[in-house]
Formats: sequence, C-alpha cells, structure tokens
Amino acid sequence: MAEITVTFEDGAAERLPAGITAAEAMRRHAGRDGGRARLERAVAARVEADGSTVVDLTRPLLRDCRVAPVAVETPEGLEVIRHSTAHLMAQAVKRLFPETQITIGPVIENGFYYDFKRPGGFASEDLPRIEETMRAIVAEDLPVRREEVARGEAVRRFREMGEHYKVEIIEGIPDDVVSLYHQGEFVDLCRGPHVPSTGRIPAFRLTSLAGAYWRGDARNEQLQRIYGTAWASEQDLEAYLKRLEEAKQRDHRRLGQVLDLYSLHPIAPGSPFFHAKGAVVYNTLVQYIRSLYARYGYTEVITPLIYKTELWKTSGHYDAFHDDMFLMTIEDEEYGVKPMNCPGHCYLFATRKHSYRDLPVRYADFSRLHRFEPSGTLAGLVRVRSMAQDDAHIYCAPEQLDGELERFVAMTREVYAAFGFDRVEVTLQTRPEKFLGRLELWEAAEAALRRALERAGYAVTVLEGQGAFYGPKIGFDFRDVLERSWTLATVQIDCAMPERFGLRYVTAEGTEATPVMLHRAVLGSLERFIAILLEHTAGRLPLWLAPVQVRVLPVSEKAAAYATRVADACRAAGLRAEADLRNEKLGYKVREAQVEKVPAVAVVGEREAAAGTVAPRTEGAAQPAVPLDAFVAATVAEACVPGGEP
RNA sequence: GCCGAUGUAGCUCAGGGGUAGAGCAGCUGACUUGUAAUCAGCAGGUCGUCGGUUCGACUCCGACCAUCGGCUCCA
Repeated sequence: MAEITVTFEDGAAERLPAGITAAEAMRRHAGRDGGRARLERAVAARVEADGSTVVDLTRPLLRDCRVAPVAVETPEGLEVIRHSTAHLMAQAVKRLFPETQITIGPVIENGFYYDFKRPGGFASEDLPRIEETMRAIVAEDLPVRREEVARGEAVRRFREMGEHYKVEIIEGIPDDVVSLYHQGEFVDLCRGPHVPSTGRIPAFRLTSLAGAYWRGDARNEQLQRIYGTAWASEQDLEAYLKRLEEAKQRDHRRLGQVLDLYSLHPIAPGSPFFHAKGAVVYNTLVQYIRSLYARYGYTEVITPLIYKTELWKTSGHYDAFHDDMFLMTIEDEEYGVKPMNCPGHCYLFATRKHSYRDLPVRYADFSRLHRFEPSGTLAGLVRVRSMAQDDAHIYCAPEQLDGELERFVAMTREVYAAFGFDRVEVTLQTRPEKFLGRLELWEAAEAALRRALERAGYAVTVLEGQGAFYGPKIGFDFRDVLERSWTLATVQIDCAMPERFGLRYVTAEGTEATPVMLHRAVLGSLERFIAILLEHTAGRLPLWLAPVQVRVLPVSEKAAAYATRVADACRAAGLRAEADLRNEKLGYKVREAQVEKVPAVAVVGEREAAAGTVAPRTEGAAQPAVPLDAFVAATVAEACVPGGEP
C-alpha cells in the first residue's frame, strides 16, 4: 500500500499508509508523545498540504501533509461545534415534527441558526422540547459520517425525502459532487467539517425564534428561524449568558429611563420625548458640533419642515420612499414632512447665482426629520421615526472633492476621539440596482470614496449594491450592547440631485458647470448617537455632557445653607449644579447620586461649612476636602467642550 | 410590513374565572443624619384598547395598539 509522509505539531514526521484518517494518524503519533488528552479535546483536524483547511477527524489523508488537532475551545473548534449543533437541532426538529422541511443552518457570531418551513409554524414553547430531543441525540452519541455523491444523486435523494428547499439549493451548486453528512436517520447537505459524533457537542442552548425569508428575500416564503448558541463547556455557556445579562445593564433604553433622559409613548410611536435632562445632552452635542463647524468652515441654515411633494418628485425620493413619508393633503395639494434635508438645501443653493469663488458651500442643518419607518423596525433611540442629524450638504467644484472628503474624515476622527469611540467599522456602499444619475458620475464618485478611505488608512468592508439611489456612500458603523451594527457617520456623493435640480456655478473660464454635492453627517442622528454614547459609557457621560454636573450633598439640615451657597457658586461658574436638600441620610443621597451617575458630588457638613471647603466624591469614592474655589475651578476645567475654545 | 414573545400602580415585578398585591418612587410625620437605601403612616390601578364567551373576565377566545428579539427595509 502507498505511504505518505505526515508531519505532526511537534515537527516529527512519520510514514503512514495513504488513506489513514487524520484522527488515526494523530492517535498513532500521540501514543509516542503522550498528547492523547489534547486529541480527546479535538473536534476536527487542521491539515496543511497546498493550503490549510479544517477537516473532519475522520477525513482520510491521501498525500503528504502536516496535521494537527483542532481543540474545541479554539475559534475553529467553536465554529465546528456550532455548525454541528445546527445539524443536531435540525435532526431534533425532524424527529419531533417530521412534516418540517429544512433549509439552511449556518454558524453566526457566538452561535448558529437554522431556517425551517413547518406547516402551522413553531411557537416558543416548542424550543424546550427541541432542546430536550437534542440532548437525547447527544446521549445517543451517533457517529457523524461524510459522504460524497454526484449532484444528481443528491437531488434525487432530497426530492424523495420531500426536502424541496434542499433540492433547490443543490441544483444551484456548480460542482458535480456534493458532500452529505449523516448522523443516525438524519442527513444534510453540508461542506463540513463536523464533530466525529453527536456526543462530542459539549454545551448549547436554543435562544430565540424569529421569522426569516427564504433566500433572504421578502418576496419569498416566510420561514422560521431558530437561534442557538454553543460553547466548549457548560461553564463557557453560562459565562456567555451572564455576559448577555450584564450587557443589558448598559442598554440605552434602560439607562434612558434610570437617568430620566427620554421616553417613548404609544401616542407617537418611534418618536422620543426628550426630558429636561435628555435635552441637555442633545443640545450640548449640537453646541459641540457647532463649535467644530466654525473651524471646519460650515454655515448653519434653517429650512422648512413641510414641502409640496413636488420637491421629492424632483429629487427622486418620492418614487423610492413615498410610502415611508408622512404625507398630507391641504387645499387639494399634497404636502410631506421632510425625511431628509438635501432637496431643501438644493433649493437654497439655487436662490442665487454661484461663482467658483464661493465654493465649497457647506450648509449645516440640525432640523428635525420624520420618516415613517416600518413598525417592526423601531428600536429605542437607534431606529426612530422622528430624528435630527448633524446634517450638512456640501456643494463644491469637482477638483475640490478629494479635499472635502479629507476634511470630513478629519472631522469624524476628531469627534470620535473626543468620545473615545474606537470600535468603528467602515463600509463602502456602491451603486444599487435601482439608481439615478449617469454611470460615469457613479464610477468617478466610487473611485473618489475609495481614494479617501485609502488615504485615511481605514480597513474597509465593501458592500456591493448597498449605496443610496442617488450615490455611493461611506458608513462609519458602531455596535450596540446587543452587538447590532448601526451607522453613525456617513458621507455620500450625490450623482443625481445637482442635475435634477439644475444647480450651476460659474467657472473661472466664465462657463457654467454642475457642482458636486456631498451629503454627510458625523454624529449621524442625534438620537442614535446618544444611544450608542450611553451604551459606550454605561451611562457615565463625560462631565461636559452630563445633565447634572455637580450635586451638593449636605450631611444634615445644619449644612443646608452652606450647600445652597456651594451650588450657587458652581452655577455662577457656569456649571449645571444642584443641592440635594431633602431630609434624608447622607448615605441615601450618595447612593442616589451614584445611581444617577452625577459625575461630581460634593459633600458638605459643618466642618466644611466652617472651613469653606467641600469634600468631593469622585469615581465612587470619598476624597479629602478641598477649598470651594479649587473644587469649582477643577470642575469647570473638566466641563470644557473638547476641542473648543481654550 | 413579516415571524415569535411581552403588556398588572410612576418604576421593578408577584398573582389568578368570583371585591387587585409587594418593594422602590410619591405625599405626611418623626428622626438631624459623615459617603450606595432611617422608621411609621397615607395615597396610588378601567390589570394596553376594543369586542366575544360566561351568571360573572384582569384571568379564556378574537381583533387592534405598543414594546422587545429576529427577518425584510433603512433616503
């Protein structure tokens, strides 16, 4: 029999019969070096020949290669068990509900899902039953077997089983041979790799039930998706579930209530009411951005909230989005509440004749916008129907475009640095199927965005076809506590509106030209930004943004007068300060100030009143007393808006 | 919009076909307080809304509304 050379992790090489399985090869070698324990923890094998691939432990080795075990707790190992758990779940579902058709079941971050079509559907009470059956199948420790068959044969078998979605998938595969995985009575189309037997799946939990569309298209049949999570051990599973629980403590919807920042009411779904404290955060953010506008050369404008719909017919928004707008008919004329500022700014630009010397024109606008977002998509402050952006539109000459993009990236960087946001994910979203404007403009615009990102040195994910209908865009995305991704900053080059609105400027040569138009926002929507900021800081807003910056706590009524004087002194210095004069013990007031995350707490008793000092409590701990003036000066220093006037 | 779940006092939650419960918050009083909850009393509800079943519904059924987790969408 032919032999091959197999090299192991320790560098040793052995001549072994071709066709030996990866597991057997490692087992023979381990017998000599004592690595059996590691082998028992392996769920797959890494084989390196031409490239490096993770394969089944039962995969036969046919050529010279290096082979190493893949431990269950490694990223590759977790991927294997998660995929195997998806199969396990599908098998359990088929046992309990044989009328169900299986579709696809991929691995996702921290877990997996599987999409099913079941007449009558699943209810969440089904999940515990499915889990129970899964545990039974683990106890059966069914061997998992890979089989390669001709595509036609695979189609025939799945058709016989009544698995029509699988048939459709296989028919779309270009290869002549496909691989199937068997475990007991269950068989699924799959590339693998998988654990060698169902008993090797250590810990899992089914987490939720959701709707999903076949092939991700809303025009297709609605399937049901069951989500689960799987880990290398019960302890890891518990730790993961605990992390999820802890993340909920930082959820902006909880913090928004505890901190009395905003609320939502069914009378205006998706439209937050900002309470007095939330309004301070909102307005301070606007003030911060305004201070940067002075430096970055923007001029602020105020434009109408309601327009005749002709405006969006010109811009193209009406065709694409009129179902998603708040529309009304007044005196037989249709009007709409603006969902974005751009068309209004185009009218503004056209109110006078522009010279190349005026450009770039940068119109900033903090107007409220109203979008009729679908009911099922609303979420706290991150997806709303009523919002305001730190929006601006830039009109420039083509040769100014690169400079404007660079200026935008610089401003974005400055703002994110001020908030300590470092987990940004940058995407470039290109021309969608339905688009307006000339193709050559689109190509030039996409090239300009690519250049800007390259110069900025961002690692970029390209999302083909995800751009706006009027132009390609860059998105700066951040994760919320549930790891969902949301766009904050964006910059978009408009390939349609300048021409549709007939915008012109006079060039140096005295001819007329169409300006380049940019849409951009740095914070994005203020609502969404506040949500991400709250979650990022766990509610401990920086002092300059905190609704209450200083709270003065008298130890007893005897210090009430002095506490009032201290609070007045803080307010005179421009701080948002208040004295807590309620008839409560100090410990009670301290606790409340902590819970409300007031950044600067000053305790005053008879000693402080006599000495003209305060005893600060910062970062959750009592500090030695300092003179009142020094406390005020230090707090004022911390209250400076970042990057603002010195 | 679609699938699944949830909705009881301002908040967090218990309860269950036969007159609605707790803790915190609120109000009143006592205590005069030294760094994460002092004590007592009082008040607070169309049990999301509308309809149905029933002698009787907060509880069972249906529709709707809102919220939550996904899917689709996201100018």
